[in-house]
Amino acid sequence: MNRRNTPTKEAVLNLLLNSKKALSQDAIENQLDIKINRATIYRVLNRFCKDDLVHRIVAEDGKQYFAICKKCENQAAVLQHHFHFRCLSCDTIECLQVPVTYSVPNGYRVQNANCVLTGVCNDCS
Amino acid sequence: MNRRNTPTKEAVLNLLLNSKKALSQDAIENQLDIKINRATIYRVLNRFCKDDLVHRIVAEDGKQYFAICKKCENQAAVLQHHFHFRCLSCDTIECLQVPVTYSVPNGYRVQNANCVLTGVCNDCS
DNA sequence: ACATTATTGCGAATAAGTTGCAATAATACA
DNA sequence: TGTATTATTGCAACTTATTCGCAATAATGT
Repeated sequence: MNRRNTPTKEAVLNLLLNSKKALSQDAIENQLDIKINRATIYRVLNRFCKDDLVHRIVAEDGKQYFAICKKCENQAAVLQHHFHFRCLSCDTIECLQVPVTYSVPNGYRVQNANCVLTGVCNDCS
Repeated sequence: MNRRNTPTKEAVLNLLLNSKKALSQDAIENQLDIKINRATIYRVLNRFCKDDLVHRIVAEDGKQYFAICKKCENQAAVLQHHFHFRCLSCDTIECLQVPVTYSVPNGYRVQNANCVLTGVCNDCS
């Protein structure tokens, strides 16, 4: 299952790298200058997630958003769970540099955390 | 827009009251002894949410789950944001009595928080 | 240059949730 | 108790997000 370099992969990755926000499939499709098939975009994104290049956020709208958390300098910070903020006004999702802290009852094992705050961001208020 | 009492409404509400977990539409449909239409269940649930009887959680699977947070004694606690735990093994979601604490950058207004931890619960591990 | 196989595009399928509309039934009020 | 009002329901169709099968294409190693 070796990965290959393709224009599609490059394009999606660059878009995510340059974007300050988490993007959905259709946002990615719209912002790309080259036409890439819907299913392909999903497959590329799912591969990125599997390879830990990108993390997936599921928002209250039930949609998936994908982000490379650039701001986090080191790898540990990337993998650490953090809050996400979804602005209802500009309909974007961004990674906040706010770690998610919690405790769970005895015997519970946490594998992942999906935390999204919803409201209005600074730009829109 | 006055609310009316109907068998459907009673049945769904009782199910949620007796359940210790958050339920999805199809879980509710399966657990009900009377047959209720899919769309109707959604409409009942959406009404409950609007009336603040029930809160809606969107899990990583993109699906909506609905819960009455019985454990919380007082109303304030019900309305307060708390973590939810989704067990991958028994495919349930439950409200944890763990409040969500966070801070947001200046100028950000938070209206809602949707926080779901995923893993394996005590019963399943 | 060639074989291997990862990747892509297309179309169809799946699944969750919503909506329009006509029929039904809960409530208020005479 | 009877009737009008309108909230609620069931059905079918629709929308939207995501996945999947399959055949065609193209990256990579030798």
